Amino acid sequence: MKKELAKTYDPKGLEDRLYQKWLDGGYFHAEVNPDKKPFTIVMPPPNITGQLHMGHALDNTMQDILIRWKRMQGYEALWQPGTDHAAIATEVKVIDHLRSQGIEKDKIGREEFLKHCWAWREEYGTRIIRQLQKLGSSADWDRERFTMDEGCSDAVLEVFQRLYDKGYIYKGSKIINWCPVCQTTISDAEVEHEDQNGFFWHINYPVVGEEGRFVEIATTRPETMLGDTAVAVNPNDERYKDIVGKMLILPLTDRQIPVIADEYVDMEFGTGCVKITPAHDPNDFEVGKRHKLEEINILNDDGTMNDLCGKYTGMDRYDARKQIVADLEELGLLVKVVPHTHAVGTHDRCHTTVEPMIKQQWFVAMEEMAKPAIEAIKNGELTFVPERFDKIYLHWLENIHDWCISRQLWWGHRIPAYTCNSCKHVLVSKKKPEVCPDCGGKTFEQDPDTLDTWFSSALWPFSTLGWPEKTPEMDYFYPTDVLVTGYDIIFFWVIRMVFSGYEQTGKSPFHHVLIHGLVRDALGRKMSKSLGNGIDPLEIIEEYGADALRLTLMTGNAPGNDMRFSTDQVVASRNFANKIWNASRFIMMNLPEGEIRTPERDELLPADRWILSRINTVAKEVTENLDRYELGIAASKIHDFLWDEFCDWYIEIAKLRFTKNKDDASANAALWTLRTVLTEGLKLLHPYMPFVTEEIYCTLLPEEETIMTSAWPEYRDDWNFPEEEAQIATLQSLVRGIRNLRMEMNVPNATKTDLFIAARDDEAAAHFSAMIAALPGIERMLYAKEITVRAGKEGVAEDSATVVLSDATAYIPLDELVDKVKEIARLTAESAKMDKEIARASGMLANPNFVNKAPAAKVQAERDKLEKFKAIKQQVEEQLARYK
RNA sequence: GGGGUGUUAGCUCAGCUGGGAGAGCAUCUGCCUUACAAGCAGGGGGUCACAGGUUCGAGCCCUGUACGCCCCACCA
Repeated sequence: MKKELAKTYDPKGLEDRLYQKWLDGGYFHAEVNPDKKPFTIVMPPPNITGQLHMGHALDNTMQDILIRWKRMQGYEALWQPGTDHAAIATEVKVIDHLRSQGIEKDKIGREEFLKHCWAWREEYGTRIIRQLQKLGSSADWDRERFTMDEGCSDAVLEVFQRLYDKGYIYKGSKIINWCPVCQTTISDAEVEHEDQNGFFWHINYPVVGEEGRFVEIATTRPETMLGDTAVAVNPNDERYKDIVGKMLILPLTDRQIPVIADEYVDMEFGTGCVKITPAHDPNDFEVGKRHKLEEINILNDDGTMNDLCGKYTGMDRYDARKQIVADLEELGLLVKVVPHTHAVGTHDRCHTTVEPMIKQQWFVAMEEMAKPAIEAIKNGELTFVPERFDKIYLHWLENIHDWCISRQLWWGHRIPAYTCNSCKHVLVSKKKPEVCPDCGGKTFEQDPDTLDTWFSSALWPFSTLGWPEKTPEMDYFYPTDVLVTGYDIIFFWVIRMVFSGYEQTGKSPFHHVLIHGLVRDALGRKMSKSLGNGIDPLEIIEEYGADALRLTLMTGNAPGNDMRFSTDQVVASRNFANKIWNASRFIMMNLPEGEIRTPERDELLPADRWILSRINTVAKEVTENLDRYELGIAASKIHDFLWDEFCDWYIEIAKLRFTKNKDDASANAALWTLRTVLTEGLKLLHPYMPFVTEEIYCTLLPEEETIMTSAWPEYRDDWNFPEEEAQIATLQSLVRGIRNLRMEMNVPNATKTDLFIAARDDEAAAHFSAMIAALPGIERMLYAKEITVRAGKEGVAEDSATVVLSDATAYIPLDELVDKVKEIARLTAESAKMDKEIARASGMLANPNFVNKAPAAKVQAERDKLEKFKAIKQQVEEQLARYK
């Protein structure tokens, strides 16, 4: 029974239905299969707090295209999905949520709070997955994982233990980044530097015992002076040589601090005297270590001044700053205030100014682990697409600091470190220890902190495959093939996966990293909640379909570059889907009820051979493009082929052969070719537009279950027809020429004319005759009543318009419609154009350097062109002579 | 301060290893030609930011300049 497509293309109706069909069919599922080669992508796990945004849509579309393509190529293609617990992001959301119900985190306690977090995960963890499914993502949902599920948590504990035993994880008191609002440490990667307009406050510190003598320091943060433990000058600074070693009175306190000499001080900058606050500045911390200075913490965790701050105790850091400046001014110690912009570190999540503080935290030593990750790029085991991201990656790794991994949060993997209650010995262990090896104590207190959320995502490529267990999946699917992600996440995630992969598995977790840019709004702005300029992918899908959204995201932008999103493009993509829909509908309307006979090779007419040859080439090129991750180029090639060549030319030519008679060999060949090329074209398009292609494919070939598992088109020698490609190119020139003429002369479509083709010689005449004969019904496309082909111009009507081809001139007798003056002008212009072309080509060929140095093929191509232009020129001139 | 990247048609952007400038949208003209007006046919529109250099040949490679954006960074 012949199936039919709905009359109009309506993505809304079919996408959900087809997605369910795919789920039911288990097509997304991958299994260890020794008979096939594996191809693996791990999905960057979206946060359980997340809502699908354009970034997800782009990222997942790219992965889905690669996975669908490889699956069709016969790989066992695993797209490993899952979600991320997103420690701080989720904790903040849950806190807000609870607060709206009048519940405070601290009041309910850790266990109760975690229950709420898990409830949150239950409620929202699947939301983002459902949204990814709307996009058509063919991930193996049977294998969906969560960074805090049992297996992933085990991997986290295992890695922690291993790194601790190796000495790579250590607890230490160092200066870290503290977010006073989130009340937790954050890693260097989470600090964003923002240029802020501030001031340079110049302050006089009196020299002890020298009445009236001061040292003038300049600071952007006067409030930190309460924690000063020295003032530093450069040892080579002549201005201050005599003062090094002397003591200063620290204003507003009862302390005295020394003047020290340290190379760190830049003589050119500020006054050349720097106040040193080891507890609140990373540089000062280092200086302090060198000079064994006291570290005085002056801040509480919430950013207020602590009880060492005298009258300022309890004040917010910024209020204290104002008050201190006012007090200094009153004391006459404020020299001047100079406007100054400087970079301020802020927390990337809440944009609070980060406070450097000294705290006991857990760190991962990075130096050794960075080495193989650096080497991986240099020896090509790991490559970025585009390559330029190598530099960003290397620069970060080569300047890496130890990674602060402990967070003062509750939602996350709790640090597996246990302190013996009797002897205070610290044990690191995956399970709570039972007996203290030192003192035999039996009670332990687990470290209250949790791990940076990226600690678990760093293990994602192998923890999801069952590591640390030895699973068949690990053997088969790991290392994964390609990681797809945005450039904004290289530091957070990509780097950490790579060094974790090398450290734990001895291998890079993936071979390639395909980097994409940000999706911006139509004005080029970053889409953000606060700006309210975000475009919701789900709304776009609702209105135009996921296929249209996917194609839009894949076209018109280069790898790694940001793109602007505009609905105009989506409309264009939707129109393309519609075009394919209608073309398919037309083809199906004309297909016979029964089987189509596969035509013998010699039954294929030039047009059939041409389009087969073309799709053959396109399939080859598209595959090459995909191999190089050039998804956008591949997309436009498929688009252009299907629309401009298949629809606009082949269908038009082919339909002339079966409009009257569907039973002859020519009609059969046309219909077979239509169906064949459409089928292959749908396959090429399928990774980009999975839904519309599936619907058409299964309607066209009712015995087929799905296009998803059909074979990807491969280049085949028996579909290579260069001669027919040239023939159809000639036909296209002729048709275009005639259309132009008629347009210029306002000839109505209904007016048919005779057409004389005056070939250059007998050979060319024979060639044209054969071509016309092999294009049954072509006269309709040429608006011709009758077509005459002969060598030479004998018998051609005087009042004819002409289309000049390289080895023939087509004459269209239009009688009174022909305006000779206009025709002469047109031909004169054509002649002049040819003169230019001839001059260019012959100029090149006259250049011995070109002829000798350029590749032979290029030289030959120029010669061919020159010959062609000369032929056209000659015929144009002949025609002009006839008119005159 | 260092690095990256962009400047191509009115707009948004492609242009894969250097070999006669492209797409979509917009615009203009003519078409409801029974698959498609979400369409068909045709047209106009670009000294590829600027200045040098390499090359037989440069939008593409090199150097510099201007403007824009991004990332990194311990001049307080």
